[in-house]
Amino acid sequence: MLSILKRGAEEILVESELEKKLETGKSLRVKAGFDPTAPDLHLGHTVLLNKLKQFQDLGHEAMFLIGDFTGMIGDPTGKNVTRKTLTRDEVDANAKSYREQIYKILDPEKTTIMFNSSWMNGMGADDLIKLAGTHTVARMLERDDFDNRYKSGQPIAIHEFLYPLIQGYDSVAMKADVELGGTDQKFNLLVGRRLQEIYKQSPQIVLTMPILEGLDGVQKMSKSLQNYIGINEPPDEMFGKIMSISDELMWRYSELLSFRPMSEINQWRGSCLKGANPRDYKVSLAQEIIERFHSASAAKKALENFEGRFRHGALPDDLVTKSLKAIDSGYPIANLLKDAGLTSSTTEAYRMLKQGAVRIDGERISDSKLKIASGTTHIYQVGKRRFAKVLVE
RNA sequence: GGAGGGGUUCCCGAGUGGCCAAAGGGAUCAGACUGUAAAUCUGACGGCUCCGCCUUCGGAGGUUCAAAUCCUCCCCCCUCCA
Repeated sequence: MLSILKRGAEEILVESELEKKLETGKSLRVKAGFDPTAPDLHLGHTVLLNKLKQFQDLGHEAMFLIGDFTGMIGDPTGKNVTRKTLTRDEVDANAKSYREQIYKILDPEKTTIMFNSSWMNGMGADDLIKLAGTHTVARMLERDDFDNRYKSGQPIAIHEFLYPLIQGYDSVAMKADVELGGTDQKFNLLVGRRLQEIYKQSPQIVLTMPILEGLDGVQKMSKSLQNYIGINEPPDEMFGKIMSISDELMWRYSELLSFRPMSEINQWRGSCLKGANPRDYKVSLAQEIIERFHSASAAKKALENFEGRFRHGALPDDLVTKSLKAIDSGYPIANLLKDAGLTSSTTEAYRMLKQGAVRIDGERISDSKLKIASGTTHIYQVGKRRFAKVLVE
């Protein structure tokens, strides 16, 4: 049982305490907090959700906390110090969107969604000052990113110090037995532990999960870095992106994202060492993930499309036709590429043409002066992944 | 409140009157090679009605034939002192 919970985990503080809590046989209250602003989940977020699910499957209570109050501060971990305050309506809309997404992994019956505004809004200034009094500035500066920012001359606003305190207080209010978080949350999670002690509760177990690397394999998966796989992305996109990750990264993804037992994954690994093509296992992983967020048939279809397109050079056949109105003597190719959304500017379109990245119906073209006659429909391609079927009216 | 340093194209970071759309690195994109992998090599990397033109260097004015570079005011950040 413990081995399932330990899978992929970076650190468990304190493991022996977790064992003890598990031995009581009671259903544990497991907390995982999320920002109210990012309702577009990607696979990086699911690392934590998967862990939450494991607890859930073992009969524990999953508490999904939406930090709508802390959202006003903005986690100092990020670059943006200032963050726009969300309205109640926006928070509700985001919560709804969360619900739709997380239930692809979590069991709705066994999940409680909470908002920290529900206790924070009722906290008076006196209580807040008392809370602030539990920690010193020196202690706050122990936190890596505060320390880095302080040393490198980056600004730190005072209210940012409140973030860890409030997040920690959430654990008190929720009476959490366990809190899950990314490794970058370790400090905040430990504050929760300490606060629970101060508020005379049994301190929560802190379980940190690694931050999933993005497609580049180096930086963390995040929307702003454009290296993510969103859980609402179309199957073909997901497939392509998973196939594009490095072999090294694939094992990490398998451990953190697959629900297959570790023994099976280790077996895969073994056979790759003996010469099997990692590509084939990558396909299996991609299939599993697409099944989870779409369906088995969608996964199969994505594989077929992929094989067709990249092994046999076929063009996608399921493109929606866009129509563009021709300007008298025909549509200049550069404008067409831009207007069809294949390039972000005509300048880029010219570049792509020059670099031999543009194909029409599979035929490479480089004439940047080309005009497309009206009344024709072609499939336009830029690079390996960008396609559009366009009718010029 | 005082003294000093700084805000440059997606990011870091050169550039201190013309040769600057702005060095170099990173990221990204494309081509080659492949397993649409990684690594590597090559090239591109503000925009447009694209062999020419237009708009950028915190903001607003000004000096000059000419400014990212000089002057004035403003905004923001950092360091030290109090």
